[in-house]
Amino acid sequence: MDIVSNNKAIMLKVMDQLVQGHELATKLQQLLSQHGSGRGAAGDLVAKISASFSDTISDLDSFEPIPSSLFTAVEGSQNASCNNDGKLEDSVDSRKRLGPVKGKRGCYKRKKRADTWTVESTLLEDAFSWRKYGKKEILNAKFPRSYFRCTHKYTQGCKATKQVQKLELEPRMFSITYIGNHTCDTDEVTPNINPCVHHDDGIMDSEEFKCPSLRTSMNEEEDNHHHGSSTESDLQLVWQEMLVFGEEHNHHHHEAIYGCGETSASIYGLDTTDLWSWQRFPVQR
DNA sequence: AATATTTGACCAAT
DNA sequence: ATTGGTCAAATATT
Repeated sequence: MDIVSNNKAIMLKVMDQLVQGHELATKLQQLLSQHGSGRGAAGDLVAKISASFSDTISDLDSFEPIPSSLFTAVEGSQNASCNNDGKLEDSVDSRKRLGPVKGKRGCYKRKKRADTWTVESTLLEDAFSWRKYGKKEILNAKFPRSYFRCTHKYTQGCKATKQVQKLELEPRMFSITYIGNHTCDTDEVTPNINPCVHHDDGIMDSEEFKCPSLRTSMNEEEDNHHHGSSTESDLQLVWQEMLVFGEEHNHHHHEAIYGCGETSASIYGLDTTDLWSWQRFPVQR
């Protein structure tokens, strides 16, 4: 018991230090981008450092001794065949064959612990390619919530997902909750295969949404982005947003551990975007 | 053809 | 029983 609590304390401390490191890296990232050097080699490095912290935090976070129970919970999702009677067919094609019968449709294990954080942004796209897999009306919410998973979930086993929901107070913005970190192999700038996510009307109104008031002064180039002009020399990568508020990052999950103060109010009115938020124009095609 | 989205059904957690 | 998250067939898009 003594050892247990001691280990726990160490764990907390380590986690605390990691989070601190992550915050510092994030701040450095901000600084760099403010000085226009966010895209150079230095920016690259900081991004990697930040990601490294993030991954480590995530790993540590999902670590638990698990005394007796089998560790089926987090990983399996769709692979874990959920035949209670142990029938256990091929997990691969078991998903194909369940006709109109009472099948095991929708069988899955819910993720318990994962690196989770929420940002609010007018931007729906980021560096990753997502595949929408669900949409749900949420109780007492005006707008539905949409569910996305990483496109490479099955090819690379990437477990990252995100949920997107329009804010009631500020319908031009979206609350975007990221669950889990990407483990897929996306080259840092993904040359040409970076499918833009098509968001349905349920999320995005048809009108072009730009929200000047909510964009902070962080991004200089952002303001003169010429939409649609897309000359052939134009790079698709137009701007990079990277300001993550350390206090906000991982807020949800870690607050339980550290009891960080309730700071959620602080995100209102702030333009928080996710760490990998790279806006890309839907040029040609 | 492959690949993405829509949408109701299904399941876990509450 | 209700709610939210996921699956997968049907459908749409490329």
